[in-house]
This record gives sequence, C-alpha cells and structure tokens, in this order.
Amino acid sequence: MPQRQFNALNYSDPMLVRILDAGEQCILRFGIRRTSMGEVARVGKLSRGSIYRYFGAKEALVEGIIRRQQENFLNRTEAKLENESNLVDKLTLSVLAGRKDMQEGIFASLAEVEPETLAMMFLDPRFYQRSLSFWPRHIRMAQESGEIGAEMDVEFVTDLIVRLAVSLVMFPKMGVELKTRKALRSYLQQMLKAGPG
Amino acid sequence: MPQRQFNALNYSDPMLVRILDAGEQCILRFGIRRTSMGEVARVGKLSRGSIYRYFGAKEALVEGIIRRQQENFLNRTEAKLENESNLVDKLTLSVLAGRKDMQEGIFASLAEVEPETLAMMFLDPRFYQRSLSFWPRHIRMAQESGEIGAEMDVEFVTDLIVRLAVSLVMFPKMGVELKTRKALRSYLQQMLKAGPG
DNA sequence: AAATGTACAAAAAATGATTATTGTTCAATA
DNA sequence: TATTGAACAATAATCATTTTTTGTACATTT
Repeated sequence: MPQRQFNALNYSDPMLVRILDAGEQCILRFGIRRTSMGEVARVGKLSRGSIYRYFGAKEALVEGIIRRQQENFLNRTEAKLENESNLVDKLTLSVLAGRKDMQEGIFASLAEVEPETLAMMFLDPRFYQRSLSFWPRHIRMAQESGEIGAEMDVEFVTDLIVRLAVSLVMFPKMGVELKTRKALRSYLQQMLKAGPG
Repeated sequence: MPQRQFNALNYSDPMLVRILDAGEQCILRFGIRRTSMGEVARVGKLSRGSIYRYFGAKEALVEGIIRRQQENFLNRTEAKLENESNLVDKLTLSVLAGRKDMQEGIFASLAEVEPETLAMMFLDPRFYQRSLSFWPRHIRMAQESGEIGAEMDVEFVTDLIVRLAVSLVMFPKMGVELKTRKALRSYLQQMLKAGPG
C-alpha cells in the first residue's frame, strides 16, 4: 500500500522548497516578527520577487512553513502508526510524538522568542482541523477489529479524539498527571474502553 | 443544603472588594497593559499603598481579578446546575455558560484589546485547574443515579470532562459543528453513553 | 517562461530622548 | 493599626523621528 500523504503544496518544486527551507531557517533563528522577506531571500539565495511569486505575502509564507511542518508531522506519524495494531497505542504514540514536536524545531523556537504569536496560533481551530483527515481511517480499522463499537459515528469519534489529543499534547497534566507513556496509555485505554469501546 | 462556594479570597473585606472592582473596571475599559496601579487607585478612591498591601504586585492584582471572575462563574454555574438532574444536561449547560462568559465582560474586552495576553492565559493549565474541584460531586451523583458506571475512577472522569469542556468552550467547531444547544447536548450524550456510561 | 533586480509609495519597525509607572520605604494621618 | 501620601531608583511606556520592510510594477536576465 502506498504511504498516505497529507500534502497541500507541491513539494517536488525545488524553488518552493528552497523558499520554505530558507524561511524556516530564519524563523528558527529569529522568530517570525524579526525575519524579513529580504533575509529569507538572502538565506535561500534567491530574489525577493520569487518569494512573492510563490507566496503573495509574508503571512502566506509563514502559513506555508507552518503547514509543511504540520504535514510533515502527520506523514511521519502516519508511517509510525503502521507498526501499531490498535487505536489505543496509535493515540498514545501520536500524543507523545506531538509533544516531542512541540519541544524541538520551529515550535520550541517560537515558544522562546515570541510565545504570544505561538499562543495565538494554538487558539486558531484551523491549526488543528488539518489533522481531522488523519483519524477516520484508523477509527474504521478499530471498528473492524472490534476495538470500538461499529455503531459509533466516525465523525463523532474523530472530533472527540482530536479534541482529546490536542488537549493531551498541550496539557500533560490537567487533573491527572499524564506525563509518562504508561499513564497516558492507561488514560486513553480507559477512555476508549469505557467510551466508544 | 448551603450553596457550595469556590472562593479563594475573603470577599467580605470591603477594602479588597473595592480594589478588585476598581481593577476590573480599568481592565474592562483599557485592558491590562494600559491600566496602571495609579489609575486603579483613582477609580477605587484609595491609595496606591493600600493596593500594594493587598496585592504585592500588579501581576497579583490581575490574577486576583481573573480569579474572582472565574470563581464567580463557578458559583453562578453551580447554582444553575441545581435545576438539572443529569450529567449530560449539566455539562451542556456549563459549556454554554462558559461560552457566554467569554463573549461578555472582561474576557470579551481583553479579546478585543489584547488578544495575545488572553491567548497566553488560555494556555496556562492553572487557568483550568481551578475548575477541577467543580465536577467530582456531580460525577458521583451521576454514578449513584446509574447515568454513568459506578466503577469509573472519579479523578479520570473529572480530567476527561474538564479537557472536553475546555475544548468545547474554546472551539465550538473542531470536526463536528457544536454551536447549538441541541448539537452540543447530543454530542455530550453520545460521549457519556458510549464512554463512561 | 521563470527568475532576477531595481524602483517606488505605504506601512511597519528600530531608535533614542522623554515621560510615566512600578515597587519599596517611611513618616503622617484617621 | 490600617490607610494614606510623598519620595525614590529602577523599569517600562510613550512619542516623534529615522530607518527598514512590505507589497507591487516592470524592465532585464537566464
């Protein structure tokens, strides 16, 4: 089976990739506010005009960079999930992968240099809605294997899972401390068994 | 039965209330950044020294104001819940009340004038952890009535409920659109019935 | 065709001098 | 004894000015 891909842009275009790479480097080093289109052009060794041809505005470039980051995360995670046989382990793995991604690369960098910008991003539902298409396939698999009830509405379970996953990535502790893999797995187990199980 | 109260500070102290009221007025009008301790003193008709006696710093005053707002919300909501007989309706009511509270008063004002500050507040787990003590009693009641399984761990259900409630207040639509009372109730119903039911 | 580089007005950000605020202390006041 | 109000250094906000950046256009280059 071919690897499922979550790609909005055409990443085989080398020009596009050069722009995104350069932009990402700049954001990593200086944050969003302090990176200028001129600096991105210099780092990527291309013209400012080209950047504007691909992304009409700085805002669009930033969105493209974040989007690629997210898609990259989804693709890497999807690959990892192939090794997991049940939904509980898939969820556990995804939440842990999500937390790891926040602690390194562009998000960690932004958290240090402009936390308010990052906070604003995290409160935008569109940021999470990209991951909605990720789950239905795995939910159906879990229904087929009998892990969760076949009568459950996939749209409902997807919504529930995304809300919970987001919450668990952002807040390792709300009421219960869910910092270890074991505690997290047990929590998700309980949720699915008691819940849609 | 006496009304349960969620009060950290002694709101019968008129000096304290005058400070909090004045501070709240200022934040409502100008936001946090643009309210000075001097302005709060002027509005409350008291001395700056007194404010510093009650709250050692501006940050503590702001926290006190937000805290009172939250406690007030919990107390009002707790009162409303007395009319509801089951957990689904209690949850539905709470989420709707939470959304309403965000759309008026201090939060709506902050959302307009300094959204980044508000975003930062919303990403602080302490902001939500205050509401953890709210739910265990209602969960136990639901267990006694048979609405949810008696074998469920109250700590777990509390955590799950708070995570979901927060998510539903912040994001009326994630995968499924949950803007109407009906849709929301049906969603929570499904969650509890399939879940801890 | 696609990418470059220059020019340009409008918008935004850096700069530095000036003013306001913070948080502390303490003597005076009620 | 709680509150006030004034003094104070350190910090932060404001403001007018200068500089940079943005976004667009277009002629030139590859």
